[in-house]
Amino acid sequence: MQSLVGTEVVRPSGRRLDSSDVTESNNLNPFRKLVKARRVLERGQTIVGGMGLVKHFTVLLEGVACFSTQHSDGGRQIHAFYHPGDFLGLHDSLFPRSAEFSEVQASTSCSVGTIDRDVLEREIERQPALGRALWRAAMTEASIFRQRLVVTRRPALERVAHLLCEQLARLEIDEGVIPLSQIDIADAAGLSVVHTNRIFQELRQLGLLSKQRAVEVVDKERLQDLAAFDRRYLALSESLSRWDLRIDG
Amino acid sequence: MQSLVGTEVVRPSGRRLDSSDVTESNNLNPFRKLVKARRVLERGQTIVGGMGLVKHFTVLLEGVACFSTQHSDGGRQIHAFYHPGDFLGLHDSLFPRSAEFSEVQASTSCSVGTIDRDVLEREIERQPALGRALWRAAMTEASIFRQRLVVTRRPALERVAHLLCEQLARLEIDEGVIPLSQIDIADAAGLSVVHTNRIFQELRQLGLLSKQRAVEVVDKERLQDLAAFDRRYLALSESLSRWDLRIDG
DNA sequence: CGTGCTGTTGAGGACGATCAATGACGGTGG
DNA sequence: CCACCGTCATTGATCGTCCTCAACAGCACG
Repeated sequence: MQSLVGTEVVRPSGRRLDSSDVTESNNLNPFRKLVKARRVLERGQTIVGGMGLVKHFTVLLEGVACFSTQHSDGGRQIHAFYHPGDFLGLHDSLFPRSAEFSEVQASTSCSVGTIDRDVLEREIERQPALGRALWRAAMTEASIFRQRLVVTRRPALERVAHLLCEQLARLEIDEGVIPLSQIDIADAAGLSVVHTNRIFQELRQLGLLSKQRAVEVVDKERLQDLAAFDRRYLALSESLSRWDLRIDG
Repeated sequence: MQSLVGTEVVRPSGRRLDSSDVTESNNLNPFRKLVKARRVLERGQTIVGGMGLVKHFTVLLEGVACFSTQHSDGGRQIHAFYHPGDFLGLHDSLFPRSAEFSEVQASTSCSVGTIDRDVLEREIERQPALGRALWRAAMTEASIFRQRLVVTRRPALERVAHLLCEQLARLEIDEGVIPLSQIDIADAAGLSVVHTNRIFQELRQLGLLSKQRAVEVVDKERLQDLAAFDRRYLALSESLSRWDLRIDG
């Protein structure tokens, strides 16, 4: 894979990895040539803040980012994680809402690219499939939201397990290190960091995670059983995308 | 308002109301002439079950319906309530996923109409604005999901208050009876019925709800304060009026 | 008048939050 | 190379919200 940026990317575990470590999603390819500016951000930095219509879209090239809103009590709620190839803040770009303070921030060091809105629109006109891909991405996001609603009712152990399964699925790996901190997992699962930690110990005791400091899945099968994970909600049928819609706003 | 069906609709409170009691949403109009069959259903009945691509869409004409999934433990999770003018199961129609068992069921007695899929698609071809309106509706649904994710982290009192605010907004009323049972509210808020009941008593004590058996809001302002409710996420007024929805055929 | 659904009340218990402190690890600067 | 520092992980103790079980009351309808 061709390196998109020259900078190293650092995992939260502290080990370094260069861009060749990151699996580039196929869906990134159609957009890559449209990417204009590139930026590198450190963990914690805001990538897309505020909301509303913007004149460009942002695509994640390397690393992991998260879509979060700040609670009034200071807590952070993570709605979804993004991986290379994902559009960042797509949902809000298409459908601005200014309820709470929401933002996309870097969970690991990441590099992002931007695509001008009008460039993208022109390209979509030439290649309707691009537009479909965008819509599909937005709806996948919605599907993830809804799934989280279901999972949130379940006890913490299954909740965390499900979250990990989702990450495995989206990273397209069968086992190995998930480049997230327990803090991120906690904020995404809606649990305190302390309790999340105890859940992790339980998962390790069950032989589903390694004893390493990093979040490392060793037994994907049993993890999925525990979480009652059904990856189908991530893969949306293309059926209805036949209603090509222009991104007009 | 012209009555669409001849049958009476019964509120859960037991009081009868005919269709003239129900405010028909404006957004129903563009689709109305496409409606073919009409059905009347009682509380608890399944309106749209299972999932996948169907050959027709269902529109709610009267009453309140809810979009729910069944939990393995028997519990029910309500994702959203539908009101007259809403498409039922739109999200799943457009993007079939077969994770858990999801369905749309009647929360009160309702009447629904159906629109043939190919009729709708033809009409959309003639009036692209209709298609945009549909997408918009699907995204509003997604926005409601996401908002619920945020609200779910808050304590039960605010959670229930927020839910009530949302219903007021969607019913487009400033106060009065919300045609839902405490059971429905509980399943939507993710709380036990018992605890929900105690929350209701608290809300009544605070003077936000009436002491009636029915769910009746008396002080919308303070309720919204308590819930930190910001209706913008519903994208109500703008959403559909922003596109020209008129059909001149 | 029963029958059924919804709402109400009480008691006990579990899950997870919070507070507080310590340990582990890598990065940084002397 | 070592000492310091920040972030993340871990542990113990306590507390509160909310769940569960169980029973009963109110209301609508047959």
